[in-house]
Amino acid sequence: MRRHTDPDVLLLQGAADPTRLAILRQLSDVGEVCACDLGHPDISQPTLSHHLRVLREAGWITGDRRGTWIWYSLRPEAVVRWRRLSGGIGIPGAPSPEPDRRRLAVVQPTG
Amino acid sequence: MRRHTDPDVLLLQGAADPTRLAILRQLSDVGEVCACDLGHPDISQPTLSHHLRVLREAGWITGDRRGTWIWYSLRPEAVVRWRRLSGGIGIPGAPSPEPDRRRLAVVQPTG
DNA sequence: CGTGCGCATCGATGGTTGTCTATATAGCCA
DNA sequence: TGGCTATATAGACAACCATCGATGCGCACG
Repeated sequence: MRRHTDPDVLLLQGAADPTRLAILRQLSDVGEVCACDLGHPDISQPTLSHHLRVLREAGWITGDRRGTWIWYSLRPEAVVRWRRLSGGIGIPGAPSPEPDRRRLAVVQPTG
Repeated sequence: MRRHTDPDVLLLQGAADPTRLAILRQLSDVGEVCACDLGHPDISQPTLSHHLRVLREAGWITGDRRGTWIWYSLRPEAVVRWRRLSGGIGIPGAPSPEPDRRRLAVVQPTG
């Protein structure tokens, strides 16, 4: 169990850090963020670069170099996997909203 | 950043391990599982107990002792937090399917 | 060219984690 | 009480991780 090659576990480990979770949330909000805007007074530049590498190797993000700066964004493939993974954990009585090939019809409560 | 008191990060760290993710998935499927049924030939009993403790301290699960055995189940508060957390990460254009108070009916595809 | 800036990489380091064996605790049964 | 089973705890150890300072690399602008 030492070598974690499971993509789901990799994804979770990528998000399981306060700095990286903040980065993911910022990317979710803005869509595309320059690495220069991800800086934080509490962490050094190499540390930020390290976290970006972890997120990249976990499949979470991609970086797009434009001249001097690098713009990071979430990978749609990772988001799809994330939705499926997160939807697979929950209370059995309350089915998860998994977007599969079936269609979902919304029914108002009876009372 | 060394002490992670953020409940979201705690939740993610709890799930970010292959053994623990398997436990969470089993609890999601079955609803309530005896610790004796969570055993796996690859891991020793103390290791399993350790993972259960991590999940408990992360808020994921609770254990209910019934005589000799202890039955574990997911905590609804953790699931609520998990849904909110996982729904907060994604592509801005594609809103997350957050389950509300309405009920969901599954409809088979027409073709 | 060279200088400056943004970002990545290297190497080191202290804290954290997953795992084990050994032992303790808790409940059942005779 | 004593033995048996299920689970937790203690202690130890190797692997891993987050962090930093120093350094390298790529790109823009003189």
